[in-house]
Amino acid sequence: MRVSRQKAVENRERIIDAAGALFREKGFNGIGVADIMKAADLTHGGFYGHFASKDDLVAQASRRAMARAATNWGKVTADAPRNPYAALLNHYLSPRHRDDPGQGCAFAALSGDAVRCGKPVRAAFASGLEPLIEVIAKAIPGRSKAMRRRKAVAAVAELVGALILARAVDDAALSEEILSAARQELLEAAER
Amino acid sequence: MRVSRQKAVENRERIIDAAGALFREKGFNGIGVADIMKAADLTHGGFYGHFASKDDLVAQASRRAMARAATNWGKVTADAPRNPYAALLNHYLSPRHRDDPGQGCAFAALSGDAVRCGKPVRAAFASGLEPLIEVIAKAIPGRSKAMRRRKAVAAVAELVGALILARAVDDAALSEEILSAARQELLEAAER
DNA sequence: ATTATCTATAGATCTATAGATAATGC
DNA sequence: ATTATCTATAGATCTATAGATAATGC
Repeated sequence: MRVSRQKAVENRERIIDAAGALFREKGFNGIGVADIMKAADLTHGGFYGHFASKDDLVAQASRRAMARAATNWGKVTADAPRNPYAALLNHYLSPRHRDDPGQGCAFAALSGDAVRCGKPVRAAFASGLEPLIEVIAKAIPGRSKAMRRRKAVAAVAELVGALILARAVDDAALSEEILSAARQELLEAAER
Repeated sequence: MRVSRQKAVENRERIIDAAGALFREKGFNGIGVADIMKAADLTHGGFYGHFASKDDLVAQASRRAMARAATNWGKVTADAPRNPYAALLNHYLSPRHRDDPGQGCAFAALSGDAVRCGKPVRAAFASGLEPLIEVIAKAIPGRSKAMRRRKAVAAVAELVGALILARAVDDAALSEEILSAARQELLEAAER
């Protein structure tokens, strides 16, 4: 049952989106090609018509998920012109975000896996990180451009680290403490 | 070729240590029982005499690697009584640490994997994190105990996040920038 | 005729177990 | 006799491919 050229493009997009969510939930090694294709309502053999390899899909799905994160950060800061940075911190370090990795930040969900990937995937992670740094550098107060950049880089590291640790620990009180400590410290550092 | 009771205990220790390094390098799903046993100079069938399952080993190897991290942090701060916090930052956020995950911090190497593990492993991660927070809380300046605790929790998140991101990106300049931005911001926040 | 998808499977892994082997420790 | 380890393998996965199928688009 062959489909039209346009439908095939749509199928390809659906595979990338399904993979984006499943990779974030289960990790690059935690989900197989067959299950990704099933989530996209296709059979597993059709996969290799769309992608050269699973690694190829890993890179493409990561790129898309990271681009979505940047768009999302831009929206959150634009929606709060009075205090864009505080809005971003509250959004990112929320229990809601912590509890929904499949739709959340690609860096918090996949950086640990990316470390063990080859050059193409890790190059995608470097490219994907820059826009996030730039969104914060624009939203954060600071005397010079260099200072805002430095604060932004450190802030991204703290945001991602706090979310990863808050997810890793099986202790509701400690998990909440990690989120709120990072929130408060980042706000104070910005006002410095 | 059976070995003595004492030798068997030594073998068990060697499995846990080999697993600790290999898990940190390749992730919980990136290395199999057979290869871990080979690294410990044993055959793979003998594994289940020592451990109930691979998950059992994951929990035990994680616990040991986390305890080593706490001991290590304690040593680094004790060796620099004049500026223990700065010593810890320089040690943790060094290129040397970034480039050797197998012997480095278990949280930076494995928290991303721990998120997808069951209760026992995630409970181990919560227990393992507390000592690191306490080492920093002792080393960091701060008016009240509560403030030092809050700063310490946020600092651990930033340390772990910065190391994970510095490892994930395939861009030497960006990787170095992440380490030094986190180093500088954490030092300034401590002096606040 | 081309091509997107499907069915079926090869070949490589991985966890876990069963049964054999041989040295320890009663 | 007990038990730590080894050999061998069952059973389940996983990536990737080969060949068949059927609808599109020239």
